[in-house]
Amino acid sequence: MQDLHTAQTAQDDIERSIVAGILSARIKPGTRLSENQLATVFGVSRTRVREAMMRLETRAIVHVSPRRGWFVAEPSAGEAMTVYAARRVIESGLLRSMSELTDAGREKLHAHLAEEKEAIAAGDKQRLTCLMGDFHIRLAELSGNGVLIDILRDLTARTILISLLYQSDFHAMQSHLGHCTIVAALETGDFARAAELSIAHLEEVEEGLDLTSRRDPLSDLRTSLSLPPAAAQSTEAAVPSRRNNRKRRTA
Amino acid sequence: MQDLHTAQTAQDDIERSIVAGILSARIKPGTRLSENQLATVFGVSRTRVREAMMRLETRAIVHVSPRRGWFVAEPSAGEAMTVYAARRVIESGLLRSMSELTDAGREKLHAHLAEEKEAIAAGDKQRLTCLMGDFHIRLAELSGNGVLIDILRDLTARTILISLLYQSDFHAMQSHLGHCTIVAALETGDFARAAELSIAHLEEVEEGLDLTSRRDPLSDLRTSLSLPPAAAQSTEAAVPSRRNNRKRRTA
DNA sequence: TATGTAAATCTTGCATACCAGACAGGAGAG
DNA sequence: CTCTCCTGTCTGGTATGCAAGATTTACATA
Repeated sequence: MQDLHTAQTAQDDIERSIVAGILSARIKPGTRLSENQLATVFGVSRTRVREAMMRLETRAIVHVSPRRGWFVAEPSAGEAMTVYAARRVIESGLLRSMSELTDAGREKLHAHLAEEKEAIAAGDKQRLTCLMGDFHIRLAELSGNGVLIDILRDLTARTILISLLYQSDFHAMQSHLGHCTIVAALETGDFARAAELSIAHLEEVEEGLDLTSRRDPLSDLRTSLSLPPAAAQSTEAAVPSRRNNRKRRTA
Repeated sequence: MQDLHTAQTAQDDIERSIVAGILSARIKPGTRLSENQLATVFGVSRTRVREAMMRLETRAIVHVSPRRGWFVAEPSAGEAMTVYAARRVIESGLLRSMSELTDAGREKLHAHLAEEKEAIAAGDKQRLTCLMGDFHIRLAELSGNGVLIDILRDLTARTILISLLYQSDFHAMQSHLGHCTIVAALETGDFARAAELSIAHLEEVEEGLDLTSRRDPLSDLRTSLSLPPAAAQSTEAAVPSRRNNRKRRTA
């Protein structure tokens, strides 16, 4: 919540800021989104914050626990699988439906792959999370279909939340290679193959998740205190207020 | 707006009622949705109506004209094409991704086709519009993927609005046959073929639209007065207040 | 020391009040 | 008779206020 009050907050900047924050992996799943705080930060009344939250809720990006607060979604394992399945359906359908790869499209894809490579070299994990999701938005943009782009953007946001929750180890290079093969198939004009590759890629990514074990609800606290799984320690630095120590309920 | 105040209006019944009204073709595109009227009808304050409208707006089912009012969406020709393209992508991807047709699924599809046949025999055009859209939701339900179901439900709602706007003549039997061939392909286990058929079917339906000529903005008034294209008459029954006579702006 | 209870403090939920823009209809001028 | 402008009335836009619920903390007690 620190650095998203940069813009001058026109109409629905609240909504966009939060989505942007999630897409860039700055906002973690389960983050509390206080109406009052957001209202203060964006210089509007709670009413408009509320409206933004409602809209985000219909996009399954945020959820409300009655009288408790708004929280960034924490997709369950079941939801995670559903989202990945949906993405496989849509992305493969998208690629298969393509009839040509324009020069501009090729250009953008290559530029993106270059960025990925760069981030891998730099080892910037947060940036990578963001880029790995962005790739699929780039694919959607190839179609030029605004409806599909919107849908995939939301699914990507949810995917990022899922990654942050369940991704034990981050096979960045593996994902990157997957993207490369998809682009390669597109360049040869073999869209059916690109579709198949995208399915395989998404399955691969999904398999990289640890959907069996529910995440430790206290893990963020533990990491804040910088201790691996147990034992106690004193200094807390990353916890600004006592409020963050709250146990979160998944219900 | 007459018969959607049946339910006892729990939390988001406003939203559901409107969507249901659209899915059943009772609510026409461009219908004005007054905050005050809805608030009265549902026995709540404008605040909650407003929230429902916001949610519907993010689903592209409703749109607001600043300081003028909320209206059921009237998709442009461009949007219409985009929506159909998106549906082709998603539905074909969905069918292609299937690995089996369960008995329960087969059962439901057949039941639906029977309903279609029945409605055709009865010549119930409104019911047909509803059923033609529902078929595709049934297909989505085969996947059991809640995310896809939601997406396709919204797209179907938009499709119905499009149909009401642009469908010059209603080739119900043609659509029905299309549905039958898709089901037949599914029954043989040839999901790739079903996918291709769904694309063809949707293209066929889209071609049945008249997307070139913008709909006459006065046509709803004319039909309300039950006169084909011109000349005047006196009694108006379906127009409760002068407000409804307003010319609507597409912007 | 551990535990149960109660009060305090936060949170959202909802309604209301007020503001400003847009349209319609009528009055007046040409 | 026609055109223009003005005003009344409706619309949504926004903020605020109050109420209800949940959680936490403090405190008393075993």
